[in-house]
Amino acid sequence: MAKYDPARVEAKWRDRWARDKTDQVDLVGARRPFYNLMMFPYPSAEGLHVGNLFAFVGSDIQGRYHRLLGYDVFEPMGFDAFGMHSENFALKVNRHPAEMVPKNIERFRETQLKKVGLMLDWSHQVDTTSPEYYRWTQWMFVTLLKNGLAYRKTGPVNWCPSCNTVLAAEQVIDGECERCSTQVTKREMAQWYFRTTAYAKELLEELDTLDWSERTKVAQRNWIGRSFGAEVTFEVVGGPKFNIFTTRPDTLFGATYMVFSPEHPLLDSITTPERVQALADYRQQASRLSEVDRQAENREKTGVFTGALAINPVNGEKIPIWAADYVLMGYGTGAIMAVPAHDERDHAFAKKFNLPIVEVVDSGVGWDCQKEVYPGDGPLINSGSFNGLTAKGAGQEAIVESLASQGLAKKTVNYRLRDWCVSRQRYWGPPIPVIYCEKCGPVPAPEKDLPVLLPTLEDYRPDGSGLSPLARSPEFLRATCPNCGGPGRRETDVSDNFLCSAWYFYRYPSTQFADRPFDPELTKKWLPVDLYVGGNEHAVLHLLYSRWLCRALHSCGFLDFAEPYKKFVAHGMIVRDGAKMSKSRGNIINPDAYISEFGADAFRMYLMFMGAYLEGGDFRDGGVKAMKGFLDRLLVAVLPEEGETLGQDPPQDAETLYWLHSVIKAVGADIARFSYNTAIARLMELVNHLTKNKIKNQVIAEALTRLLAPFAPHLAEELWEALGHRESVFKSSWPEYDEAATQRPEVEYVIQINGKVRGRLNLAKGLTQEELEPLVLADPTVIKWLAGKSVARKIYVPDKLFNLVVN
RNA sequence: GCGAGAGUGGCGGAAUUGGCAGACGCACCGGCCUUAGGAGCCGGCGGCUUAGGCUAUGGGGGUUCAAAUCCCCCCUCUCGCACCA
Repeated sequence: MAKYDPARVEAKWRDRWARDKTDQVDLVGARRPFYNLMMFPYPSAEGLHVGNLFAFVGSDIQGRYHRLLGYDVFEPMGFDAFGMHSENFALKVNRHPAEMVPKNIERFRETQLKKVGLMLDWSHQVDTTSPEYYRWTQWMFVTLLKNGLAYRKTGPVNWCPSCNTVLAAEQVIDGECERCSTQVTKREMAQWYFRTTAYAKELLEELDTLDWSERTKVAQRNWIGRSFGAEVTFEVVGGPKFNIFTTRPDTLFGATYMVFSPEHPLLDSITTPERVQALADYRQQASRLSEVDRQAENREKTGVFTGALAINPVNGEKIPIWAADYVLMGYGTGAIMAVPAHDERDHAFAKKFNLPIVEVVDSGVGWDCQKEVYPGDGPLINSGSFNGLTAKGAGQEAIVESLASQGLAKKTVNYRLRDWCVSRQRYWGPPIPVIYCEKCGPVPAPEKDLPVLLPTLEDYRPDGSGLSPLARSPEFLRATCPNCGGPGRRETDVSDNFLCSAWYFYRYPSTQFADRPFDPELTKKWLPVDLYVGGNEHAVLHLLYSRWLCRALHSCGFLDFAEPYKKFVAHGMIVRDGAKMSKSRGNIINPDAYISEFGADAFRMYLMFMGAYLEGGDFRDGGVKAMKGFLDRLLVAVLPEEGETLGQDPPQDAETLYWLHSVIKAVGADIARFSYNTAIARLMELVNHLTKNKIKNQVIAEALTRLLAPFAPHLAEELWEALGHRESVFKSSWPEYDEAATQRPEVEYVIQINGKVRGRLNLAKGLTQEELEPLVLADPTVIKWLAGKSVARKIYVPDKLFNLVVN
């Protein structure tokens, strides 16, 4: 067997694994459970993307490695098949998603996923579009609603005119739809929301305790966005009191005007009659702007005076109230005090509308506040009795304390996070299980009536009316109120696809239970997830939503933990020849072609070798072939020739022992830190050493086979069998190493003169400075370099180097 | 603008703690074998060089016996947030 035929070998082991249920785990009887989760794909018609495979293989290596370490590894897979990705494609090819999705799932599983050699337990597959699954997605909604964590609200929402639906804040990227990159517009609509903000504090603070990729945590921190400050109460002259939020209460004496967001409800009652028309015009103008235009960089400030005045609580001054769209209704209280001397945006506004600018923080360098902003720190000036105190420090404390004693201020923390808008005016999703009754209002569908089945609509096209296509089905609409039995009407929106994916990992261990979303016992045993591997693009989408849902279910008493993933690892992105892959560039990698030509093992190994897993890699065309060449060499290096028998005794010579044990140690350590490229490099070094020195031995062959197994499972099985084993290599164990043997008996001591390498000495390990020094000084090159000089200092690093400092 | 990460040969990328820069691989060059090579095997491979060395990890300073690694300044790229008060 000089070379092997991957097609034959891989098919053989695929069948064997299926026959022997090698990839399944006894969920109930497992003693050392390890839940190895990878982000499930949506079954697109294009087929599995190489990016999916990169993610899966990197995760599978962990699963297989832990299996060899003796864990009972549960590695499930499913399909995130509801949502616009599936629906839009069905629309494009003019078919029905209910017809396309099962076919795509079948193809994903049978012709792609099963050929990659992933250790997946297909007896626990999840399909989010099956009624058995979305019944519980709807149960989540009902449960949240009953516990006050879901609510309906009318307000401005993000609308994607191309997808014809509203979007959550997280799904608007730079003012564009996350899915189709169309500019998002504002629309006033009644929608269902989940109270993500209820856990903003916990979601932020618990991040510190999580073993997650740092960049994922940073993205969540930015998104949740905490800022410290104070809420200060102002009063409209002859009108009501209102609160503003500021992070700079120390600059209160510098507030020369107030700004309300155009959507602020108080504007209606305080605007003076002669300004009403101007305000109405401005509001009209502001609402027409798209999200992109409104957020455009350095946009010219706009605004309108309301005619009303407010009283500054610290000095009693009457200052004008303006409405301007640079103040957002969704953040803080929707109203601010403007301090143009010390805030860039207020400064720009004040300059444009000729509003007074009063400096209250001494810059100390003669800053001209009429011309420029001074945002920094310093002693307070023009601030009455607070003069001289440090702004941001003592000044801030004193002003807030003083106002607080009169009930006019309190310290506040504000979050940028918004509640999650979950309504979608589309067809391909789980219907929101709510019935509207004229008498009782919105009533959750009774649990016994779940699932509210998604009807098969011939015409499921979204129409942009703001209503889901389900609204066009009279049979679906009709319902009776679960409360009073009177006539009712069904909610016709479906829920955001991210709700389906926010809980799928609770379902995997419990797919056999029809009467509960997840079994308490199995959940206790298997969750939280031990290791979750996925793409960082979900940092503030899926990962945030699922953390929130976990916390919500925890507080409702359904889970005894509040964080769903013990460890999350964000893998990198693959590019090809240094460029992003895209259909328009025509540089998409087709995994199937490589797998059928070189085998899944070679493809897996090349994907893992081409770069650091956590950073991503650059796919080069020749790489897979080269990796197949390595596997051929490995096979020759490991297996006996025709008629040859392998030595059964462990190798004796120190050099071979060193190679074997140091590679075992390094490969394990590398896998543990997701450094697959260096682990594979180690395997190559070992094979090179064996080939070069013509070393063949049963002990080495078995060790190398097991080290290879997480990366190239089919070939490892084939070798393991050829080495005389009947059971799967994955029922064996990870090879052990002897720490003493990982050190060479001889080491190379580097001799430096003034920090420059001038020689090397191969000598016994562990020499003391006294032992080494005469040998160093006797070295001919050293003698040459020391001629006519004197040694000022000697530095000895044990087993490594001897540095002579000479003048 | 704020935050995070990165910048190393022709290329992808290595380098647990400050201690031999360039592991491993690709490409390339030379040799062997061959009717042939898009096969296999062996060897070479940062740059300069007067062959002793010198120089080299984005640029410039610094700390140190010793810096890809630590500190300061600057440049470039990627990602996240961004009119968030």
